[in-house]
This record gives sequence, C-alpha cells and structure tokens, in this order.
Amino acid sequence: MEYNIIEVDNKVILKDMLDFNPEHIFECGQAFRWKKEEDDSYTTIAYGKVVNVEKIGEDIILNGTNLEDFQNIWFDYFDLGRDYGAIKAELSKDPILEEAIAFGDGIRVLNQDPFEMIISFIISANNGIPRIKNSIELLSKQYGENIIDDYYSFPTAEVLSQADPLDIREICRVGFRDVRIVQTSGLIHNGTIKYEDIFSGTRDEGKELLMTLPGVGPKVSDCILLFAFNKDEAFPVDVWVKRVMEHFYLKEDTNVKLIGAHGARVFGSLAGFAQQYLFYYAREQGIGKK
DNA sequence: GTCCAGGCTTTCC
DNA sequence: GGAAAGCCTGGA
Repeated sequence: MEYNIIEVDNKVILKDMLDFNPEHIFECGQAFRWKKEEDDSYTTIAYGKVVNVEKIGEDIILNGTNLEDFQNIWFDYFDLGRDYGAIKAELSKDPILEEAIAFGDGIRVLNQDPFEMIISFIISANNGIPRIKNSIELLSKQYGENIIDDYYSFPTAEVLSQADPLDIREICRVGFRDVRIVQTSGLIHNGTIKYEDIFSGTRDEGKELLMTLPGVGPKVSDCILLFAFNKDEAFPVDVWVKRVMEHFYLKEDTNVKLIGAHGARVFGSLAGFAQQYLFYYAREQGIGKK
C-alpha cells in the first residue's frame, strides 16, 4: 500500500490517502447511514461499530476506532485493497467518464452488509433519498440494538421477519414496501436465499437469486450485488443513470433494459464503478433533468 | 415469452 | 401538484 497507517488515541490515521473523499463516498447514494457533522466529518454505525471519518489535508482520520477494527472491518468496508487510480485511468479513456471522474474523483465503492443493503434498497423503490434515510433510521431505532448514545444497529433478518407489517409501515414510514420487507427478511432468515451462493456465483446468478425476493427487481438487485456482494460489473440503472446515459451516449429516449446492455458493453467489468461516477455526476449537476 | 400501463405510500421541492 | 436509486400485476 502506498499510504501509511498510524494508530493513536482511539484513532486510525491514513497518511497521504489517495482516492478517498468522504463527501464523494457518502453522498453518491450507495450508503444511507452516514451523517454529516457540523465540522464536515461523517459518522456512521456499521457492523455494530460507530466510526467518524474526516479528511484533513491529504490524510484520512478514522475517529473512535483502533487498528484491530481497522484490519477486521474498515479496511474491507472502505475497499482499501483496490487500486482506484488504475480503475479511473481505464475508465477515463471514455471522455464522458473522464469528466464524471474529475467531478467525483474521491469515490470508492463500499463493501456493506448484505442484509442491510437488501432491505435498504427495497425501501429505495419509487422513493427519495431523505425519506429512505429516515425510514432506515426509524427501522434501526425500532428493531435494532442500541449501541451507544443515539446509535442503533441495523435490525437482523430474524427480528424483521417477525415484525408486524402494519407496525413497520406506520412507525417507519415505509408505505407499500412493508410486506416486502417482512417477507424478504423471512426468506433470508430461513435460508431460502444464502449469501454464500451469491458471493460465489456470477452477477447473473446472483441477480436471479435476489430477484426471487419480494421487492427486489432488476435495479435493486444490481445495487445489492454491487454494494454488498462485490460484483463490480453490476450496473444499476435508475432514473439518474438513465438520464445521463441517454443525454451523453444514446441521444434518445430509450428504456432501462437497453441502457443496462449499453453499460455492460461500454464499461464491461468496471461497469459498477462507472455507474457510481455517473450517478454522482448526474445527480449533483442535474443532468438530463426536465 | 416480452412489453407496457397503472397503481402503490409518503415526503420534499 | 409532480417527482422520487422501482416493483408487481394484469393484459396485449
């Protein structure tokens, strides 16, 4: 690794850390539980741990953690074993991606908990980011475990599988997604869908398995595969990616299936990274919005 | 088998 | 009042 790690006072410092911008990583829509603090640092709870991240100059400070948790949890969570310089160099051969990457050059694709991703993206269907975040917090507060202060872990599949859909709907404001959440939690908890089968299989195999879950369709399954199962070629096509792809590449109104095929053809095994740069660029700039 | 319209909760702009 | 990181159902 080309950066140095220092552990001091309940902190882990990554010196001269390239390709790591907290704002880009946490505002590009892949994670819903990072909260921006007044000092522009970000705090989350993941894997039962609370951690705060701030960028000072070229250094990244992980507050409230230690070297052991860094090695066991955060190294993989932040995808630190991957060379984003090489990915960006390859994708930048495409002039449109070059522009999107210049805009969100500090993006990394996180490796998050499978169950949390499954439920979070079921909630994301026909929904907006502020409300998605709110529902996830309410779900955690109601069905998760209090870790410290006002931080609650994401609930387990077992607990959600036994929840009353009407309670989830009314307390957590998830609307029509209530039954989907409970039923999918049950199918995860009873082992109908096993994570190991998705980890070991291809993107297409994982997609087929995930789409048997209520509330998981083509777009949501690609998000889950990319953000939890390390499938780099997954290319979620949402309204923003549809807009930016039609605006820059296809030059006409199309459909999500065509755009997915185009993304796979142009970006190949790096489609998931391309999607994140494009999504962040399109949403922040309002590209293609009517 | 594929394609598409309509419906779905609630919040935010 | 329309849009929002879509999915599900039913009909052509």
